[in-house]
Amino acid sequence: MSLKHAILILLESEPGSGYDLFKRFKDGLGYFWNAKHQQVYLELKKLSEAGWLAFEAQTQDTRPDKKNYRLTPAGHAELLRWLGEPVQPNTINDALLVKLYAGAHTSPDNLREEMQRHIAVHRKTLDSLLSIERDYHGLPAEQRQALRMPYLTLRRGILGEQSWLQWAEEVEHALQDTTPASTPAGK
Amino acid sequence: MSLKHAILILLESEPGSGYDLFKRFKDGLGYFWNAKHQQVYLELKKLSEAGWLAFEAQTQDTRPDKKNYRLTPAGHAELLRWLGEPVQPNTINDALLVKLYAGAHTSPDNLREEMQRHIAVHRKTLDSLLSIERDYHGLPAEQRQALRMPYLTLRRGILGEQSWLQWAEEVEHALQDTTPASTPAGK
DNA sequence: TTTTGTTATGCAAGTTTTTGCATAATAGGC
DNA sequence: GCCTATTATGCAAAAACTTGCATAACAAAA
Repeated sequence: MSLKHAILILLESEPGSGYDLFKRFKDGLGYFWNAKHQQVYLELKKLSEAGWLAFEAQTQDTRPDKKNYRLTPAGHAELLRWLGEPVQPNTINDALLVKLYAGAHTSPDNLREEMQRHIAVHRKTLDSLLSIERDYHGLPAEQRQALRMPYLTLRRGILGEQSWLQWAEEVEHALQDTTPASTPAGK
Repeated sequence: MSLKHAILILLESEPGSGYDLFKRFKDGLGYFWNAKHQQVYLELKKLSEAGWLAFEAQTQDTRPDKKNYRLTPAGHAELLRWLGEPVQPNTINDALLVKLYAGAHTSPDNLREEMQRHIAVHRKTLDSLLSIERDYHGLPAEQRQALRMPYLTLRRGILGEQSWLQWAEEVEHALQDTTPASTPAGK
């Protein structure tokens, strides 16, 4: 959908290769936009053909050659155009919730294990976001000002993960209640 | 991805037509799984061909004819199999955050308007989820027990929307700070 | 020294999802 | 009497995304 525009934005702030962009998706923007490397390369090709990007092949000695992409004026114009039109609200397709919805058809143990797996992932994500936030607060005011907007998206990630983990606790309590006699003696 | 399984689950709890399912996606499950009617019909066709669903054509006088789908034993088995295997964590692709990330390239007014649109949608969703929750709490204990698992997914929706709106307030404060001289005199 | 990881790019095939179009009957509001 | 909404289904084309495969060089760890 707007992988196109996510790429335009990333290249606007700093030119780079497909591999660069892919890493930026994995690290920085991964919590609000995901893309496989194949798709990034394909999209770069399409955007070049559309005239929104230009690239220079860059031969390297110790590393494989790469293509350095940057925005063309047309690409910049397209970015501004896109920023001016409304984006439609996000739709959620969450398989975990589908599974939980049908939870009555499987065992509480199975659900607990599933939740544990997801909790581990979300905790790790939250930790990494909080660490990025700490770094941000350590920056000089000038740089913080320049990163104000990306910081707001970081906040979305942090609040979102915290809320998710809070919910996970509710779920754990609810799943414990299903098997009250599972622990032998008890506190 | 698991539209297949979302459909199996919906039909497990109650058989119905494609149109029924589409409405259930829009109303009940809409906050964690979205599907267009075309995709639902297509998927029902595929699931029938795979032997997981069976249907009876049902002629109606006042309304167009419809097909009533229900799970086959093979469909039930597939559902149980799917419930036993881990689902992978959800990935987020959120165009609003992409836009906000690039917010420095557009006007605060534009961003504020965009946020207002999204806030209205999220508030409406939250209201409707809270109303469903009130209904749930009004049910007799027996029915609440039967709906325990779907209720957990409802909680996810509620906590998620509340967290989103909380974040939106942070964003509004941050956007106000960009144009401190925009209001003429004072408070 | 073999294996694993990182850098770097991409094609091909398949699946999933969206968008556009099409039909058809009835009910209700203006 | 006309317009709009609701019920009900679906095809076709395109766009978006995933999965599998392929290559290639170097660096570091086992």
